[in-house]
Amino acid sequence: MGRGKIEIKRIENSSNRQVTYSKRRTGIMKKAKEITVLCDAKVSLIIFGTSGKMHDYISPSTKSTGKKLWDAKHEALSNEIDRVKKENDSMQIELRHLKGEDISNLNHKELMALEEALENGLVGLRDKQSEIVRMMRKNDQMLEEEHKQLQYMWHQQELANMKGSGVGTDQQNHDHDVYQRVRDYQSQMPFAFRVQPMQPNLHERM
Amino acid sequence: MGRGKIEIKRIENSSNRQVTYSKRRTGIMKKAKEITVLCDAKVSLIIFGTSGKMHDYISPSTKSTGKKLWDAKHEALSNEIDRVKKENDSMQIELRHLKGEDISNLNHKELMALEEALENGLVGLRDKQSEIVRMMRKNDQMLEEEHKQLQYMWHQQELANMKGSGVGTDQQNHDHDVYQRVRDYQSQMPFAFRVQPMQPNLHERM
DNA sequence: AACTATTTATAAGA
DNA sequence: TTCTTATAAATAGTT
Repeated sequence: MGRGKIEIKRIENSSNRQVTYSKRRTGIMKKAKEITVLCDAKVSLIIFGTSGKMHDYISPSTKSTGKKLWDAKHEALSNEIDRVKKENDSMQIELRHLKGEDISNLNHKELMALEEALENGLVGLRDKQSEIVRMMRKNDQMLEEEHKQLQYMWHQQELANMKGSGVGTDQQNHDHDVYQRVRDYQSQMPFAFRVQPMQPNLHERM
Repeated sequence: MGRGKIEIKRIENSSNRQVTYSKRRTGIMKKAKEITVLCDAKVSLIIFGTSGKMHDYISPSTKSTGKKLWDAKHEALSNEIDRVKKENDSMQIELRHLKGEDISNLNHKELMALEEALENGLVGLRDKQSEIVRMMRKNDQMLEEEHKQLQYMWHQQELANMKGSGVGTDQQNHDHDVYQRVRDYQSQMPFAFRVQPMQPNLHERM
């Protein structure tokens, strides 16, 4: 469609080729836009010329599906990788420092900060450890208390058994009686002294 | 380009729209192929009609760069992000632990390991610090030694000045003589005792 | 970058 | 859908 008909084959003259490229690219872009408007179509069009420069048209409704988005996503992903890697590196350095490695090149200020961090860490750790010890001790005390209660209950039961006959006291009823008595005993005690598990799974956490 | 001019806006008649879509799609595809041949361009064209059916044209040279490769790249990037992020997370956790944070959920074994790490860190740090102190002390000693030397040289010079006349002893020559003498003195000392900076920039690093 | 003669695409009709 | 055809649009070669 021009002054003369052309064969569809590579245009050897480079500047002619460049001109034709530019014209036809514009034409295709225009057509792509038109078909999206006229026909509700979704279009994703990307053209690379010989120069390597990219031109594209992505119809609005395609933006979320299209290649362009992939491209953007790629870039975003790359950026994120870079960011995370940097973060990674600095954390790695910090970790190594905290572990006492690679500290030869630190200056005085940095060494002081490091020392403080380590000491804080140890303080936190010691706190935690002594808290655990405290809890264990409390737990022990309570277990001991419970043990005493049970011993007492048991003793009472023994006495009762010696006096009473065998009627109606099979093993199950016996057990039931003992546990019931423990509960009764406990319910009479002030709340603060009742046996309660302090921490649901203290032992697992040790 | 047809029997009549049309406005570029959505074709409301659905079958007209369908017909136009089909014709124009063919047209765009043709143009896309032509520009790749005529101008050595790389084209990636994807069109979705209202029916949801997809049509595409990917120029031969783009095929290897095309969708599949992008897909692969995408996956590779995603995987790397996942990997790096995981690394990141675990380092972050480790860091927080070393700083004494979030240690409530650690079990006994983990706490022990943490304690060891912190103590190792402190040991390394103390070593470094005492090494620095040692170096400073050494440096001090050497400076003191040098100071004494200079005092001695100076004293000698003073004596010489008192005896000698003013002839040929302007200030510059005087200075030159003193420094020369210090160098002579030093060159006679065993190497190990010469004044040398122990570490190029010890003070900067403090 | 404009122009314009021609080719090409396509809207409407069959 | 496909073919036809009048006309709009694109563009090859030119300035």
